[in-house]
Amino acid sequence: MKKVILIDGNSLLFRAFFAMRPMVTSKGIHTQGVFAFVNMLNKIINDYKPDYMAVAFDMKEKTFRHDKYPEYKAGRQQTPIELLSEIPLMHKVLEAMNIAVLEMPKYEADDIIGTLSVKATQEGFRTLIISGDKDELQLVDENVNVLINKKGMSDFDLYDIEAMNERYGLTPKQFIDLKALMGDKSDNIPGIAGIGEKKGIALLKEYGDLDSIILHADEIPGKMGENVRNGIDSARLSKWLATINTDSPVEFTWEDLKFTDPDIKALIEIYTELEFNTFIKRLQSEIDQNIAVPADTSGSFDADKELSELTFVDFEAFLSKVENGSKVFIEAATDADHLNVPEIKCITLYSPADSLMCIKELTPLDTSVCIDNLVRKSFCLCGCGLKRIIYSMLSYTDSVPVPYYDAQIAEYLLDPNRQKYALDKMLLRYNGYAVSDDDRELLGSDANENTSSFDGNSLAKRVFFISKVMEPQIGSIVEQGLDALFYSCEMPLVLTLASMELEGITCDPEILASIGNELESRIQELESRIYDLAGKTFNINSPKQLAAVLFTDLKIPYPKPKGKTGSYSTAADILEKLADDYEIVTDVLEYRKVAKLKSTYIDGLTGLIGYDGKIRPHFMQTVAATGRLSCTEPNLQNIPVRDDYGRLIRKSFITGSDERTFTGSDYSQIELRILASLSGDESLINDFRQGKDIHRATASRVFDIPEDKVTPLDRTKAKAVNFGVVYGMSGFGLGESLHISRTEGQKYINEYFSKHTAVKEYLDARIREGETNREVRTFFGRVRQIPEFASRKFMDRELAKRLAMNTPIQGTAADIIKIAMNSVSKELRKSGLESKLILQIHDELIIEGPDSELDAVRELLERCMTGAARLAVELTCDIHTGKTWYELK
DNA sequence: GCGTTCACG
DNA sequence: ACGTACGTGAACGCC
Repeated sequence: MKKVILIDGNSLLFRAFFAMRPMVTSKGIHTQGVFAFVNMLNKIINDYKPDYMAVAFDMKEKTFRHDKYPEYKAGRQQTPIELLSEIPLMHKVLEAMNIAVLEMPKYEADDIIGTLSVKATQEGFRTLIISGDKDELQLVDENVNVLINKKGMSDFDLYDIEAMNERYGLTPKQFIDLKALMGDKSDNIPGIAGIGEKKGIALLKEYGDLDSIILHADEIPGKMGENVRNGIDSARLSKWLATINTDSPVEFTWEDLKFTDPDIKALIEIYTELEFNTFIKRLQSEIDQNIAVPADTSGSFDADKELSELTFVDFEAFLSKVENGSKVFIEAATDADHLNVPEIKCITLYSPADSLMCIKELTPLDTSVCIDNLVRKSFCLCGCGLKRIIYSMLSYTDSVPVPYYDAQIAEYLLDPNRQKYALDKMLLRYNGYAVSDDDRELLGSDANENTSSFDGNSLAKRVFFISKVMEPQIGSIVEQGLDALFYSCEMPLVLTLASMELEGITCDPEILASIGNELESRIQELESRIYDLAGKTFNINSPKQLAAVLFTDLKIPYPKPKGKTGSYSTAADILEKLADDYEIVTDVLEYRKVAKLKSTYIDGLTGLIGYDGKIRPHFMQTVAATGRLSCTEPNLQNIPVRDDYGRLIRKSFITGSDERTFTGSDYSQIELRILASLSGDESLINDFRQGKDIHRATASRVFDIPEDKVTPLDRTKAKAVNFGVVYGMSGFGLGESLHISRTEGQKYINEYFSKHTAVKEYLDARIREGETNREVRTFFGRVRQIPEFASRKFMDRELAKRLAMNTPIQGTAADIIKIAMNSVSKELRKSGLESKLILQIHDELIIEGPDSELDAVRELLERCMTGAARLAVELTCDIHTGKTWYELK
């Protein structure tokens, strides 16, 4: 649905002017209103991405309201001349931004906005009105929302029908009547004497609208009734004055209002005049970013022409004409959903070197033969989202061609913060090629899942475009020093992950069900207890309803000052403070735990058991900005373990037969070992080299007590501090996690850094690196951009610092375990073992295989994991075996 | 679709 | 003056 933004220019400029401290240029031009307005505009445009946009202004002339009521807006305080002088400047800026400015003699900005909002609704658009005052609230309906800025320009309240009902208990139409009753001092609308907001709302709630109040004026008792009866005429006039005209003769076309890119030259010119250097800088960096995209479209190409000139050949001809070991671009129509046996319906191959394209429709019978031929030719596969294709191939045959280049993964390495890695964006960035609307669906989606609906020609188009991206993109990979990581770690990982996914893990639905039944009866018990204690039934899963019961109905004192949203949190850490004193809170906490286990783990997992009793999660390689993997459908990286009861879920994950066993191995303190190594901190390095319990040793140093005198509490505190170091802790954060004051937390931090100066220096260096380069890197060179360093907001910059401290550590750990996974997977294959890597949980690998291979697997796993990197501190791991996942502890 | 809550490392 | 420790995914309520 198209989105329209309509802005009340005068009221917003007014707000902006007074929200800011005075700003004057060297030539004496006052600019703070324009400055704050532009700031807000940028934010709004960024957040809402409008299709159409206009700013309406009042004119100086008297309006049609003055004609009937000359006192309209009389007695207003004079607008400061400095503010008035900013209006033409604002017009100029808007013009340069290519944003439509609307004004109309005799009418106010409100009327223009009202009229446009009605027309927008007729077109089927959604409208957002932005204003500095509440006058426009009467325009709210299902398709029209109003945003009103509060003090400071950056804060807004969004009003829709519900919000108005919540705030005032009124409909938008009743809002007009409210003004008719209470008047408006600033507009000199009289209203009814003696009736303000409270009484006005009360009357409207009782009678519905102004007409009805007037009709029943005689029934209203007391002084108020008298006031109403005396004020009828005034109320009618006030209503007329307060009603925004939604049918004013404003001339415009939607074409005029289309939101487009600014006129950069004009904008820089006016910003220069206004001395808005920060805006100029930002504009320039935006331009730079867009121009990193080759500006000359000579690198661009005529896709239709080139495609039509390709030679389309059959599979046999393709095999015979393309040399062994060539780079071959591949796409495939697959239905790999991980619940069923995947089927490859069509494969397209493209060899740019030979200008040969091959579309091969596959029957189940010849698929294996086809794959075998690709392997025989030793083709290096190039594509975008190869994991899905490799996974499907592996379901036909053990031996698959080698993934060599994947555009999606290359793009992720170059810019790991993105939400989506689609071809259209890459084509624009590397080839200056804008995809046509017809190709948007084919090229604009994140090619991860089910592609079974794509026909051969669509697939052909995709491989063609992928081939166009490869060269310039690999250029960037090399330029960024990411080629080693790409070719030696991430690309081999594609096969490793595909093989893990296909192997999957057996999950016994009967074990799940029996735990589920137990949980279900406990849920019932807790539910009725909670309803009894509350004195009513409600949805315990609704934080809103729960908060109402606890803090409003039962009047339990809220243990924490309410946040700025003004709403009560019912999060566990809040409720835990109350659990000792209120039985119901204890029950709610248990209910939450049990309900979570049931819905997420019992029900969730049951539904994802495949045709053969196995669960096959998807390991996502391009999601986490630090370089970690993520896991979905289901997420087997967050199966309960900390809680003894929740841990029982792991009993349902079993090996494929009685003669098979799981082997699990987890790195011991990998992040702290990385921190010790990268910072070179001698005390930490020595602790690890001496095989000490790192939290105990830290406690001993930080609290200055002998190691054998460290109490469990001391150790817990030191452990929290160690976590904190890795996260880029604050006094507040540490305090929160240890339930101590933030000053107390800060004391620990100071003490820690005074004893670990190398760590302090290392972390400070990461912050400086981030500030200078706007990016940080892991030990293996993986990069993460941190744009938050450039933010004007304090909070964002603080976040940027924490990211700069944490990412190199978390990311290096991610690099290391990926390297280990590849070597584990490769060595298992090479040594002819049947055992397979099946899971990765960030610092832990799990293998399943025949009992007979246990010794070999243990040796191999330990060797590959500890040998994945050579750091100042060696890596160690703990290995466990068991017949269920539960036993791997 | 977004926020809240809670499961994991 | 403000809001706070890093990285994820799933379920649910609510719009």
